[in-house]
This record gives sequence, C-alpha cells and structure tokens, in this order.
Amino acid sequence: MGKQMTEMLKGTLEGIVLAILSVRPAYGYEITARLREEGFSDIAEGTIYALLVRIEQKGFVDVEKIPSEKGPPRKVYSLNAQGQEYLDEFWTTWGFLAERLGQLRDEGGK
Amino acid sequence: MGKQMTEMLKGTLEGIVLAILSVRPAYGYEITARLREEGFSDIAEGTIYALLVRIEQKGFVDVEKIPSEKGPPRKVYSLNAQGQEYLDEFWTTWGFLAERLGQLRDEGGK
DNA sequence: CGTCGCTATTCAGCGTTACTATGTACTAGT
DNA sequence: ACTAGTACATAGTAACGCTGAATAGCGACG
Repeated sequence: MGKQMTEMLKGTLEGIVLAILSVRPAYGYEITARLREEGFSDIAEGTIYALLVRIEQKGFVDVEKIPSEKGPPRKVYSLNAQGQEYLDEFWTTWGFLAERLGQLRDEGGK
Repeated sequence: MGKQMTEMLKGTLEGIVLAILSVRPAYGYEITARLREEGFSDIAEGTIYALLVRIEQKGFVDVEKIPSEKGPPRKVYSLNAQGQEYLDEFWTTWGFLAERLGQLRDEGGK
C-alpha cells in the first residue's frame, strides 16, 4: 500500500483492531490474516503485535493463553469494559472526522 | 481535542488542507482560522505552517507573497496540478478506509 | 510615545505510531 | 533433515502533529 495509507492508519488502526475484538475475541496472527483478507494487504505482522502489546498495557483488553494445534500457544485478546469505552470514544472521534471530510469532499466538487 | 483526534489527524490533516486549497487559494493564518471555525478547535498554528512548508517542498502548491493591510505579508498557497493529483489519491485512500470502517462499525452493532 | 492586541510566519524539541527487518519456537509433511 | 505454515516478539527508523517560544508588521488607545 502507499505511504498515504500508512499515515492515515495512525490512530485508526488501533480502533480497527478494537472493533474487530468487539465482535469476538481473537489472537494476533488471526487478526493480521483477517485484515489482509479485507484489503489491508500490507499491514506488517510486527505492527499488529506491537499494537496488541500497547492496548494490553493500556488495559483495554483481557488476555488468555490458549494452546494451538499447530505452532506456539495463541494469545487470545478480548475487549473489556474499559476497551469498549475507549472504542465508543473512537467511533465518536471518527464520526466527527468522517463528517467533516465528507463535507469537504462535496465542496471540492469531486 | 483528545489524543485520539491528534493521532487520527496524522495523514488526514494534509488532505484536509489540500482540499481547502482546492476550493480556492489561501494563506496559513486563514486556513488555521477556518479549521477552528469548522470544529478542529485545537489544531496548533505551528502545525499548519509546518504542513504548508512540507507540501510546498513536495511541489503540491504554488506560493505567492502578497502584502497584507494589517501585519506582515501573507504567503498565499494555491493547489497546482501535481497537488490535485495527490488530492485525488488522497480521496481514493480515504474512501477505502471510510468504507472499511463503516462496515466494521455496522458489524459491531453500534 | 509606548504598549497592547491582532495579524502572520518560523523553529527546536518531543511523543506517538506504523514500518522494516529480523529472530524465536512449535508442528506437520516430504 | 528440510521446508512450509503457524504464532509471537523486538530493536531501530521515519513521519507527523503538538508544545512552546520567538520574531515581526501594523493599528488603536491612553
């Protein structure tokens, strides 16, 4: 993907991952794979793992280690109450920005 | 504004400013004021000026120095062809992201 | 005349974030 | 033994927006 997307993901990628976790718990490798399927083709694994460490330290998720049939044990993350609250704020912020941008786009006549 | 907005603006603020310039040329102080009116209450002046320097160096805008009735001369920026092209790319990138996020938001049932 | 307030631009230093590029470890198939 | 797929981790880098301050021109007011 381009540099534009890279910069645009700053601040939103965290919300995206939290939103994924709000649907149901998931582990890092799984999240990466799902993002790739959904078109975020160039999101590096390392990026997701680092992000997961961050949201864990912020206390937005609960973690459970579950053995895998193939490979090392999975760290399954689930959104907790604090994370849900932060996710709600995220949607509010995103909503504001999306509204402004939509308006600007119309003004530009595109 | 919050830290969320700060991070989310990374990568989008540049597009926002280019979109503003696509409507009509403007100078730094004016852009800052307009953004504040439109709800981006806490965007620092320094941020805008730094951004303007950046997009000038990238060759997205043409610059003209015009004396002001009150105060030092204004640097009026206008979007050129290369900037318009970049702006188009920006809208494409934004469109993709907004679509994904909209979908995620629906899945989350919010 | 001085200084206060508005206009207008610039810059050094900082924190946060995503990317690059690795490395580790476990299992299954050939 | 070797490879591929699964799964996690981390050190170093670059980009971006913010903080806080400095500089400077101009008008109005006491």
